[in-house]
Amino acid sequence: MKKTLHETIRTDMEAAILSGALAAGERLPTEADLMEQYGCSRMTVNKAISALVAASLVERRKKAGSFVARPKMHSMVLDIPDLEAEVLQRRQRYAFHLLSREIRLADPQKEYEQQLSGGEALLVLTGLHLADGQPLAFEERSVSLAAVPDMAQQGFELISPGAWLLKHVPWTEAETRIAAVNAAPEVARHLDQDVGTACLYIERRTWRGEAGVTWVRQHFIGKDYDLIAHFGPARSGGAI
Amino acid sequence: MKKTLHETIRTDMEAAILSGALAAGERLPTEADLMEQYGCSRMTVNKAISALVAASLVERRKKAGSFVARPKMHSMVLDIPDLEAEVLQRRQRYAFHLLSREIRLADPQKEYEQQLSGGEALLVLTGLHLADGQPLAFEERSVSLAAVPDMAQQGFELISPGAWLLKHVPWTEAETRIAAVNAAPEVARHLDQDVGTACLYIERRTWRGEAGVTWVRQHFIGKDYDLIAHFGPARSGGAI
DNA sequence: CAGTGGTCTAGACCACTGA
DNA sequence: CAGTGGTCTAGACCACTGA
Repeated sequence: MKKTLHETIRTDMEAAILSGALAAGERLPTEADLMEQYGCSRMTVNKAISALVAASLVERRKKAGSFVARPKMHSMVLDIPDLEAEVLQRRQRYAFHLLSREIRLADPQKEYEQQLSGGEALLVLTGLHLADGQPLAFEERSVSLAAVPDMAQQGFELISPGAWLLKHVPWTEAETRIAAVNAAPEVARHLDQDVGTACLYIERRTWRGEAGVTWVRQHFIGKDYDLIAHFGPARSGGAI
Repeated sequence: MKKTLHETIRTDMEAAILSGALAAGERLPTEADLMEQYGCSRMTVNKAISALVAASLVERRKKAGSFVARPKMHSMVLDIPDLEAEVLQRRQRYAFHLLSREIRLADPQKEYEQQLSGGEALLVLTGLHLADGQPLAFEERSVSLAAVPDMAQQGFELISPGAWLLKHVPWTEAETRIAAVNAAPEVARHLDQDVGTACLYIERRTWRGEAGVTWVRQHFIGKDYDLIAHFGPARSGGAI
């Protein structure tokens, strides 16, 4: 793998920072210094340092110079694994089992349904994600038919609603809430667990521009499922 | 707020993509087109489009051109709130209560302790995070004294171990596992909850370069705490 | 007020790859 | 094989801000 010049400069500086040779708060060489050191133009140096700024490893101050940033763990990158892929990776069979399906207007009592529907009908589904026939997660989902009219025709025998949406709808924004709850009787029954079993509860809303697309609640059996988040320079691609 | 030229081009393209005027898979104007359209040099266009590539909104293919990327929800940005700040925001008093403190060698039976210690002693702590005097989370932490020798002198009456580490140690990498568990008897007792109460379980390992810094397990009372993750163009700064 | 980074130009040569 | 993006140069003017 041949490295470009700005990558070389970038990784050299990165290595110096991660090894501690350049400690947090210390000043990097100026762009002029690096131009001379690498025998290149200023644009090339600038590109290298800009990448480090984008990665929050460096902060720049005019007149003063560029400095090693102190890492701030304000956020981490949360992997959102594809459920089917993850089950297959465990060498188990994956299946989605549709439990109920309904097309109806938004409940005026429920604020989130009003927001999602945009005045049109909702497709309301419940179902189970199965691994080797055993329940892994119970899912309750509402889909805006205003945003996704095609979804009314789907059967979801071969593909889960989530996977279908992923494939067919270009969303732009999503928000996920993660919590731990004791399984309520209905949830416990669907998951074939005792009432009160700890479940990882994931609630996600998805938008396309201003319009809501879908709103989903999932209960995962706590002992069978967890989430992983990372922080660090070994990040896996543009996490937006 | 005056926009620079490359920011103008970037936001123009971004708006076209998010509004749907440029749908997923469609081709953007070539760099030559944009040079003419904005009357600028190619470097400026390139910088604008490169930013969109970094944000995963655009993919480039040589000879073919630049295309609107289909969003892939492989990862989201998980907010890691500062516990003390969050408690204060609820208008409650925050406190950390140290339950135990021990300096000892790594247990040869426990792989993670071996990895963390680097052969040196560990500082092993347990404690409670309190909101208005009520337990919010039970924490078990091991700290590598090889990486953080100063920590042995701390009392943690005024500041929690996590906050102290955040302030004094420049780590570079972290990994967090998030799960739901039923409270074991010891955890339930510390949290003043019934045995079996659903807890959000967070386990985090932190490194500085190759050396482990700390390893922490936290049990949060499920009904009192949750986590939020985001995906979308309205991202909050360089999430690495 | 001088040194720093921020931005931009008008070129250049190149590698890749789809038509 | 021609059009695309990838990279780089050698300059330029500017805004900001710490000494």
